[in-house]
Amino acid sequence: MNAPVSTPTSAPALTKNQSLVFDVLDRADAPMSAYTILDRLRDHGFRAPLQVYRALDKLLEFGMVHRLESLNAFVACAHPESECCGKGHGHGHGTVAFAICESCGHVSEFHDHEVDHRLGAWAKAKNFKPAKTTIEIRGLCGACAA
Amino acid sequence: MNAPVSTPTSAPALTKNQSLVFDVLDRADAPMSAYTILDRLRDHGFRAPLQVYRALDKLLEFGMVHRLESLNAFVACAHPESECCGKGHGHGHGTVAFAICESCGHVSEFHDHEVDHRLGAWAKAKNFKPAKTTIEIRGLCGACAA
DNA sequence: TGACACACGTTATAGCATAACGCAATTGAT
DNA sequence: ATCAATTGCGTTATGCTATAACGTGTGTCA
Repeated sequence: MNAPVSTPTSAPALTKNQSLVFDVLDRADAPMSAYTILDRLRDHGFRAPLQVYRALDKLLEFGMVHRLESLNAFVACAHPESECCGKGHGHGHGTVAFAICESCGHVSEFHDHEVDHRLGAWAKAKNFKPAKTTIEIRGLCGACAA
Repeated sequence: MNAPVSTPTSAPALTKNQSLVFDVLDRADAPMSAYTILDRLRDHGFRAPLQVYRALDKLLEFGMVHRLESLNAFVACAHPESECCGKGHGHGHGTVAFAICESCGHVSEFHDHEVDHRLGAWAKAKNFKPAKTTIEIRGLCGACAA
């Protein structure tokens, strides 16, 4: 009873723990730390951080969740449709950038092809082989800056 | 005997602890965590993490050191000349990007005006007020990828 | 049916960062 | 001169983030 359960919907089938973690992130309106997720899931039988981290690892691998490095926290991917952001099947739309409001916590996810292109060009020129690129802008969102 | 000591050279005078921490980072050829720095400075009287973090806070403020968010580690700024990277006096050359080799640990610091421009344009369009931007590319440097 | 892969659960530990206290030294206004 | 404000320092304790190492159960497939 531990294997992934196939669903009628999108990409890879999630296990119970993976679904629970994803649902928590998907309902949240701000990034959550692994330990905050853990606390939200105590009622569902979660007892230890590893249960969360293991689910997060898979969700990251599937491209359904992003890690915000500057926050040590996680968000559900903002483009649930179409297998999202690149890692999943090799396609997707390149590196994703995040704008993080330090007041309300809201995160906007966006992509800029030209930025990708410039960073890629630098890498090529330097013979650097990129594996993962992080772009995070911290500041104040329109609503909070007003 | 705790105040900054003026030096004939560059920007803001550093206190003893700040100098010690900066020197360790400056001599390192890879990013260092605060605790690694602490261990390196035990012989100089450092006993607690806060001594390191407090020095790092100031060095970050002066723009002499960068924090690598994806590593929870620190590097000396690669452009020691000309007050470096933006924070110090308000000028500098915008957001700095880092290419981090996951094999040898080497970090390259660079700047791309067009990337700045594109991210700035997105922010402007969305009414987002950027405070600090992080760009980190993890991968393999030319030497290690060969 | 046995080797394998994978998800899971648990305990323990490692690694990163800050809160809260009090003291010492410098600055600068009065 | 002297007092208040500021800043750096040292110490202890604590909190948050992440992984190591072990063992169990289950489904797959040769």
